[in-house]
Formats: sequence, C-alpha cells, structure tokens
Amino acid sequence: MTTIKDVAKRAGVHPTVVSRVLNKDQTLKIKDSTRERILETVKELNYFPNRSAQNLKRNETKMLGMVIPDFANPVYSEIIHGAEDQAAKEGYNLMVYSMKQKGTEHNKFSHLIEGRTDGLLIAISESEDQEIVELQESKKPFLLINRMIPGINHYVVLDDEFAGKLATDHLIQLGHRKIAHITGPFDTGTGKTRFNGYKQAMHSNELEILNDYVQESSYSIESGYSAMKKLLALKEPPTAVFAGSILAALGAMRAAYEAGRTIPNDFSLVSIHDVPFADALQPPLTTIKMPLYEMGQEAVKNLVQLIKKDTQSTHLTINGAELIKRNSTAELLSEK
Amino acid sequence: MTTIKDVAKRAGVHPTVVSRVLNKDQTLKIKDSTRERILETVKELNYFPNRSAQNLKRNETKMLGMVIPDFANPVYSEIIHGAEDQAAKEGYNLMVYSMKQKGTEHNKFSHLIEGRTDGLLIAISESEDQEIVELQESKKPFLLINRMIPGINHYVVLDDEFAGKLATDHLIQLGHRKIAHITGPFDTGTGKTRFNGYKQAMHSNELEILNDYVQESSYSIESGYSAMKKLLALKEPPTAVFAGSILAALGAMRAAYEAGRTIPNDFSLVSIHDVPFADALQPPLTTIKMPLYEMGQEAVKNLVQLIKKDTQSTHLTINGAELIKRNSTAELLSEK
DNA sequence: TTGTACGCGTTATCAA
DNA sequence: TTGATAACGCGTACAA
Repeated sequence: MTTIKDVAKRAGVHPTVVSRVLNKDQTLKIKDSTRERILETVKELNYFPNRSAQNLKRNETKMLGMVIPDFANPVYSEIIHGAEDQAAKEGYNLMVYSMKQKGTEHNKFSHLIEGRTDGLLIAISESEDQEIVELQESKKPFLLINRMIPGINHYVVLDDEFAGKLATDHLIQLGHRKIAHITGPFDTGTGKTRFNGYKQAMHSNELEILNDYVQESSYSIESGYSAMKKLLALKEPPTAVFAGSILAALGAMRAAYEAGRTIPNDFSLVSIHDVPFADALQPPLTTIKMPLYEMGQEAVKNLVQLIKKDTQSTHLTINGAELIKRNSTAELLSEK
Repeated sequence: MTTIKDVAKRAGVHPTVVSRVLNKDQTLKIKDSTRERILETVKELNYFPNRSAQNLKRNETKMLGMVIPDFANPVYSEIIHGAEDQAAKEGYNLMVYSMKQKGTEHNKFSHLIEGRTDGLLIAISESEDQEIVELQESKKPFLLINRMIPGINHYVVLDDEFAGKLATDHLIQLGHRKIAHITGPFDTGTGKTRFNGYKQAMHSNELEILNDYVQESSYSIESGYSAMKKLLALKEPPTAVFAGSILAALGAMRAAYEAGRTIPNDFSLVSIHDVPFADALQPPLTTIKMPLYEMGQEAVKNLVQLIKKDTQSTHLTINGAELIKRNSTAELLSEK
C-alpha cells in the first residue's frame, strides 16, 4: 500500500507538503516546481489517500446513508437516483440500505451511525416510528424522506394532496361521477394526504364520497388486487378508480383482468407514480408523475446543510406533480 | 462523542481492557466482574467504537461495494437483496452504487477503491471492459456478477443457456414451431448464452431458425418494442416469442397492444426474469425465474473468500432457473 | 516556502 | 488478569 510517506520520500519532500498539495490548501504557498513534482509522483505511484485515516483525522466520512424499505419497490429507484447525483455534486457518497436486510444489531440503524456516515436519509414508510425517535438520541443528523413523524422537524415531502386532487380532477373532467379511491395505508402520511386530495376534489365538485368507494391498501400488489375485487363486486361499481400507488394499480389491473373487465371501457384507472414501465402496461397507464428525483436531490441538499450548519428545521414540500395521460383513462360516454 | 477512553475511565479500567471485552478476544482472560462492569458502562454511555479508527488500525473496512448500471432495472433488486443478506451474515456492509451517478473521478470506481471498501462486486452489464481491466491494477479484490470478461477469473454467472432452453422448450411443447427470439445484446455474455439455449432447443427439435425471427434488443423497453414491431410486420409472423429480458418483454407487449394483437391468442410470450409484477401484467406473463437472490448471496460469499484467502479463481454458475407458467403462453391450436 | 511534532480512536504486542 | 506503549495514515498548529 502506498502512503503519503512513500510519495514524500520519492519526491524528496516532507509528507506535510504532499498533504498540502493534495488538499489544495490555499493559505500556504508552495513552489510551483515542487507542486508539479509531487503531483507527478502521486500519479506515478498511483497514490490515493487512505480514507480511513482521513475520516479519523477529520472526524467526518463524507458519506451519507439512505434507508429504504425495499429495493424492489420501483418508487425508490428515482429517489435514490436524485440523491446520488446530488451527493456527488456536494462531494459526498451515498450508501443505500434496505430494511429487508437481516441482521441482529442494537438497532436497525447502528450500521450507519457508528462513525460510518455523516448523516442519514430515512425513507422507510413502515411504522417504525419508535426506532426513528430513538435515532434522535444518537445526535446523528438525519432527515425524513416522504414522511412525517411528530417531534422530528427535518423532512422533505411531496405535495401528495395536490397529486390526489390532480388525479381525481382528471377523472371528474372526463365526466366520471362514481369515482373510487384505493388509498394507501391510513397510518402513513402519504396515504392520508392523497386521500385528502381526493376528498377535496370530490367535494369541490359536489360529488358524494361513498364509503364503499374508499378501499384501503398497503401499497402492495396484493392489497390493490383485493381492494379492486371489492369494488368490482359492488352493486354499483365505480366507473373510475384512483389508485394511491403504482403497486396498488398493478393489483387493480390484475383484478380487472381476472374479472374479464377491460380498462378503460369498463372503468378508468389513474395511479400515483409514473414508473418507467407505465406505458408498457396494457393499457398504458395514466399516472401522476411525482417529482421523486427532485425529492432525492432536495433531501441530500438539505441534509448536507443540516450537517454543516445545524439547521433548525427543514419542512420542505416538493411541488411539480403532473398528469401523464395515457390510455387507461377515458371519457365516460354513457351513464352506466 | 464517547470514546473508549471515556468508557475506561468510568469503569475504572484501562482502555485496552474495554477493547478486549468488546472484541470478545478469546485468548485473554478477563474477570467476570470487570467484564460486566465494562459492558454496563458501554450501555450507559451509549458507546459505539469509531469505525474510522477501527478501519485504520485493522486496515479493513468490513464494507463491500457493489456497482450496478441502474437502480430502475428490477432485475438488480433481487441480486442486491441476496447480496445484502449474505453480507450481513458475514459481518460485512454493502454499499450499492449506480453507474448513472454523475461525477468526474479518476475512474468510475475510485470512490469505492480508495480505502472505502474491502472488495467490489461488479454487476454492470454495459461494455466498460476497459475500466474493469484497469481495476485489476488497483489490487482491490473484485468479482464480476453475471458477466465474463477475458482475463478476469472471478465471476458468478447464471445458467443462461439452460434458461434459454427452458423457455424455448416450453414453447415447443405447446406445439409452436415458428418461434422468435428477442435477444439481449450480442456483445454481452447473457445475450449470447440465452441465444445459445434457444438455438440448442430449436436444433434438438429439428426446428429451423429464421434470421428474421432473431431480433437483437438492448435489454430495454424501447428496443423490445421495435424488435416486436419488426416481428409483427413479417409475412409469416411467429406464433411464439421468447424475450431475453423482462424489459424487452414489456416492450413487446406494448407493440402487440398497439398493433391490436392479443397475447396469447395471436402469439405466446415467455420472458427471462420473474419480476414481482409479472403476474399483474395483462396477461400475466410466463417467465423464467432466475436464481438472482442466490447469485447475490454466492457473489458475496465468494468475494469474502477472495478477500480473506486470496482464492485463485472463482468460476461459479448458479443453477436453479425455473419456468413460471402464466397466461401469456398457450397451446398452439390451429396452424396459422 | 518547507519541516516538526502531535494527536485523531483504536488495537496489537509486550510487560507486569 | 490487567496495564503500558506504540502504531495505523493523515492533517494541522506551530516553528523554521
């Protein structure tokens, strides 16, 4: 292993000088000739500073940790992507962790807080509030992504209410009146807030919300499937469905397929989250594209600020949800 | 920040003893009473060893890096999942990196090799052979996942040939004769090998392979889409299609939808990779489930061995591909 | 403009 | 069974 001493010896200078050159210390002056000689030697010996030593000395790792529930959920891909890009811009590295990981630790975040990261992005949407609150005791800076927990005042969320309204309004504008909503879990902020958007759109158009038309799901294919089955079994099934998540929408499409219903002839379907394969579905799915990439970026941006300046609070809502119209929604022609 | 000295002082012992207790050193004996006292103090002060210091001292990070092309590709989710689980079992952490990450570094892996990881899993399937070969100069142990490069003799691959045969045989058994294959890129091992499986199945059933029936894709929805369009435009379109990847299959389904063809009535479709939403597609997609989770596990297992014992070579093929029969494939009833 | 001395927090080795 | 010392590789006051 090549160390800073090797470089120094080869270049005929003291290790300190090498360190200064590599860290681009502006306050000290270094003769151009020695700087060049040192940089050449660095290349020649293929020297990289030992990160562990740097970390120890500087008491920082330039590494951010991100915790997600599951890599298989396509929603997180884009958040990660945005977070990665922004982290690179800010000179940080990103380490992504899935909660599916087995392992018996003190608590679920111990891997990440033991001097391995400078800060954490928590994007888990399951109800592990207790552990998150405990995380506060560790004094490690962290920020919630797409969720809110009482007592924790650093978070970045989407404008889910607007998204819910957008989806519902779209269906209303197509002439639908019997509009159902497959919600997210009511114990999550996103589930509740998207539902609020739905309610607002319905109310401001003086449409009644039937209890039977509101079916809770758990952001999974299976729960979307059974929710849709219940809707299809109603005496008066809805002519349009707003799915609170892409996974629920996939489940709903499957239920429709099995029941022999076709979309959008038998009912229209719009879903939150414009995944890459949305237009490869049959029919191509109308979606609400959420600014997930931007949320990832903003999360990192604000976390880095939190690390550096000890920001008091971060209450950020990312706007920019937009409707992507595809074939799964259509005008309601005849009364059913 | 709580250090080992704080704990030692509080427990009235020397830091060395604390270190021994925490590292469960078996060779040295420690009085039960002091051990208990130390462990209590550790809990009391909520002490965690500083990883940077440990890393520096031990000259290892207990961290593995994994490089994938893109988080959005559902195929990698399961590999990551298996790798994460195995890493946890072996006492390692996993850091996943996407090549989509922007950032101007010496080379693409520099983040990961600068004393930050003990070893690397390279799962990128793009043609960045040059950089990978250069990686060898860094002396950092690494292992290829699902690809082979001449001159690099540590890799874990799937039995893609078997998978190709399995898919094609399934179609043949359903009575199909006009079987097309949307291949992966021919400059990738998986693309070539799956194609070989297809060829073998066709030949051993004395079926001819038409040039027009072999369409190259680049493992993307778009390329699958245009490949399928070409197949549909043929004078004698195939009655069955074997897609070399799930993304290609999605594109193919979209092309069929747009052309007004229905699956499996107009043609059967089978694809490599059993993604979680395969049975939520319309129709539910018959797939070849590849042992991706196991591949992730084995990759980590072998990389750790490579780190520890300097294994000479790792040429591992993971078996266990299986057909998941769903509605997208059906018996060929009448001659077309 | 360059060199010296020290310490970051931990653990391996040796001594007691 | 426990304590003392040194060292991992680096960066930073301070001195020259």
